[in-house]
Amino acid sequence: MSKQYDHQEIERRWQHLWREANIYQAKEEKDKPKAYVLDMFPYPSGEGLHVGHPKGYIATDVFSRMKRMQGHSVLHPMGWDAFGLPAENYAIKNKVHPRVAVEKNVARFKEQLEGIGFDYDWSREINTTDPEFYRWTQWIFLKLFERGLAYESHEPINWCPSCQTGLSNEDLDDGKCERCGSEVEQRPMRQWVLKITDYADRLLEDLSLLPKWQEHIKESQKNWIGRSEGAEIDFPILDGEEKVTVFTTRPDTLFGTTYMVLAPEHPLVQVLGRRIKNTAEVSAYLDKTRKKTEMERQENKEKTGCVLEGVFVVNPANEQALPVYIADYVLAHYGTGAIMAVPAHDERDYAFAQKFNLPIIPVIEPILTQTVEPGAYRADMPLQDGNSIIVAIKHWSDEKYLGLKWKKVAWGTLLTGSIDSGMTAEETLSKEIREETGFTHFNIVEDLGSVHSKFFHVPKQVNKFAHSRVFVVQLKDGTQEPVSAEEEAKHELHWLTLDEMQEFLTAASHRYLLSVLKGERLYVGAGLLARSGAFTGIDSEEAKRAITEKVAGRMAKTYRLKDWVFSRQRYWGEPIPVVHCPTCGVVPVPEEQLPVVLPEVEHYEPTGTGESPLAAIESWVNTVCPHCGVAAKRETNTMPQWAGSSWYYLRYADPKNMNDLVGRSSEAYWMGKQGVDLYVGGAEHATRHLIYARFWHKFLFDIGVVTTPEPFERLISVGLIMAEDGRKMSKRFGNVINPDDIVATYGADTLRVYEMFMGPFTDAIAWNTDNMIGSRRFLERVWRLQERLGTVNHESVERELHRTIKKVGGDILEFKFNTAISQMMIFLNLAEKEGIDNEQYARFVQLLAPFAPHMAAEIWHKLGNAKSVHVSEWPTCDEKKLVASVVTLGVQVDGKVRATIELAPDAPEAVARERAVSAVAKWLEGKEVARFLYVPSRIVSFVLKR
RNA sequence: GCCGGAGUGGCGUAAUGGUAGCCGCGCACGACUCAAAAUCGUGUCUCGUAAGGGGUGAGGGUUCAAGUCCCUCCUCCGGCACCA
Repeated sequence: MSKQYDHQEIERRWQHLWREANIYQAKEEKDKPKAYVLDMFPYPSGEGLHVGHPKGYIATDVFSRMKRMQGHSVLHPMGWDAFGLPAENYAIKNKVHPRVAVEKNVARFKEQLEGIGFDYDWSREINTTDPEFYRWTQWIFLKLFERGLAYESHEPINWCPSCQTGLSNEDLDDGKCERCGSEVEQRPMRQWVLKITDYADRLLEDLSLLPKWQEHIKESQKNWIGRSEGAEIDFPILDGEEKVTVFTTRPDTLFGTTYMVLAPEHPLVQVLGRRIKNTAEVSAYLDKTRKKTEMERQENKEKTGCVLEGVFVVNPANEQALPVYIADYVLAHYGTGAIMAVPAHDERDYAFAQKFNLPIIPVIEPILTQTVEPGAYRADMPLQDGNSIIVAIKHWSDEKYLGLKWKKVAWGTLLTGSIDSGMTAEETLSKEIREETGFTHFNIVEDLGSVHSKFFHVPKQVNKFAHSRVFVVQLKDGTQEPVSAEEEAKHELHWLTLDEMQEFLTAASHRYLLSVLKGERLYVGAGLLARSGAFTGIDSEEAKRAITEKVAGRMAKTYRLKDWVFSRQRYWGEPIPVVHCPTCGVVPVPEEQLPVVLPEVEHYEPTGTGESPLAAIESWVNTVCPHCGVAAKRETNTMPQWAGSSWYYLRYADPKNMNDLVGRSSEAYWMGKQGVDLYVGGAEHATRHLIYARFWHKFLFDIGVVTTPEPFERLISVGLIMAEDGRKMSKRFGNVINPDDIVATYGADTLRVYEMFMGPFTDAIAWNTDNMIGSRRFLERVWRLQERLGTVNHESVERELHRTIKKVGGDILEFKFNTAISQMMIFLNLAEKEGIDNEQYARFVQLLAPFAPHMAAEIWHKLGNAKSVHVSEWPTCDEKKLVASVVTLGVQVDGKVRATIELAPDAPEAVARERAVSAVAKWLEGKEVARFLYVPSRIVSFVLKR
């Protein structure tokens, strides 16, 4: 009789044995395929782990354990990301040195992780704050500097007044400091910046090399990089030497430019100083915008601005002089900080033009495509061009328009008609109104230009590209002549208000006209050019390049992504390895002098002066120039938290190498052709860590350190575990569940199985201790099965076991752990019912081993195996054994399942039909079968004649 | 506003276009027990006594057959957003 399942004893013992036997050590075995399985290494905070943290680690653990059993050489390492603000702020608050705090927190994290039974190779443990590690972080910086990719800048940057340091754009959350929530200020200061924008195109385009990344992560990165393609166009200043360059994505609308706007910070505003006549007004506006924070500018979208009196620019397309405004809806740090305003085709310019009473000149005639039936445009059919008119006929006294309801097709339209050759639009209009409506007294009150529409003309059965002149006509009175019978048969007439029209009109082009009738003169889509000189009539897409060339502009790209502000005015980070020499300027520290070790200090609180606390340590700051030998000062800024994590995964491949960041052969072995095989972590890193790491990796690729274009072949983000109350787990809410308590009470194996069984891995799901007990019960039943092992190998059990082998193996690869466990439960249910022999049990325990490694090790051992289950060979599935001798399938009559029958999986159709007919005889009685379908092992279906 | 993802029992969820609700939780009843817990068994979408009907966010469509494919719309989650 086996003992009761004592998880504490079993787990403690096996964790000890694993450590002793060193079974998880990663080895470069050339004859085996490698599997580099990586977790995003944790930031060891003072709070310790909660049950949400290990979820991703458990998943990689399950994955790596299976890979090992399947004969892979596995690298599954762990380490600590321990530089940066959180650790430093924690240290300041608790009045301990950051180094001491980090040591303590790491010890605590490691103890917690060890209790969960992970297969980490601790001999490869790394820590970003270890000088032997960060010498290479500094080395990468030197290489970046050498290539001109690290530079000093004095531009205004985000400054957090509470953390007292500059921050990168990536460190902001909604315009606030991501760490402490303080409103950030723009502050000019000396800083180090990395030229990530040089890599923007590759970072964007190489996303296509990552088919195994989740779509939403790639989308986030695309949005973050925010490339937009357009043109730069120069506008000379009237009677001046200067010119203003604008960036626009719509050079095709150049002829519609009616004014220009400069960002208030645009340098030209100062340059033009003397020529501006309304100086007082302008400086008042500049003052006002300067006081607004970035947040206020974003929140308050009401347009403000101020004209620069006496300053005009010349539109290079048509030589027209245009007024120049400054307005804060134009941002200094995007594009060129200046825009050509085309109010007819840009929402913001439109709003500004309305407010400041500026002209609106439409130069794009919309092309509208009918997408819904009836009359949806058929992309596969030839298009027939035609000229026509569309007329909105206004009632002589009511605020109503005439709608035509078509009789042969479900269309609601305004009055339309083709323009026959030799006729003008106006003549056609008169003719059509008389013929189709009978009204005789009317005036044309407005000419709304043209629209172009692609649709399928149902009555005529042709795919049309209609070019329509659009008019508004008002009837003088209701005088009406009779309409011909032929016309009468086509449609009926309805007087409708604009709101009723909204419901009534079915044609896309007519619905668009409704907004025009309501006074909206804004169109932002594509179309054909109008009022554009030689370009009139061509397609807007085509016109972009043509117009840009004509005015000697340049096709250009702009990015939302900014260069990476890389210096922090704080103590706890990697010192930036350069020296400031009075004669040589900025001199990099020679490689052989690395690492530049962070000195011990008494006071490491931030100074707030834009200098880091390092500046106060004279013995450290004062040095000699490596170049000329005169007295010089060290750089006192440190690197941001994200530095170490941008390359750490490479160090695991060769953590003890004293000569290189990573040795060539180790890099080649572990990174292989596609990099890290599997990378798992939080989705919150989509736009920071994962962009930075890809950037550094590409740089290291360029200088020959790594051989893969991308670092991570497959990326999966963990779904959060919420607290039982559905909120985020947080000390603040007092709803944190500590894994130590779960491990002590229910066992690490239960925690592991439950976290994998909760639901789909990438979904956010609330913790539920009741549900977890189901996982504990499952393990207890597996445990008790030891006592009930028989000698008979049942066919049904064997078949289910093979199914389970297949399902578990496949599901682990696809990260569908919940269904893998579900299948093991199904197998267990059957095994308990039918009975199971030793050998079947052993194979089942192997499948369980990645999920519940301690219990599996114990049972495997008790079954008499000397070698650990975790280095045993993964069971194989025999496809032939998956097939059952009979299958149950449903019998449908007219789509409804009326009975089920049992059949051999390969039963011939005649047999199936005979069996099915008798099963559903009741439903077939007196009916004739129109169609019979039989899909073996799936369905039998009768379709009755009616 | 643009882009991405998702809506299924009381709950977490499952379903290569082929018997919707597998597996688990909870609940009900039963067995064991003096009793309870634990364990085991049976049941558990919904209306209906039943036969049968309805049912996967809403409405349409394709199909012999739709949770799954297509169209329109609603709701929720995530990214970007005065980005020219």
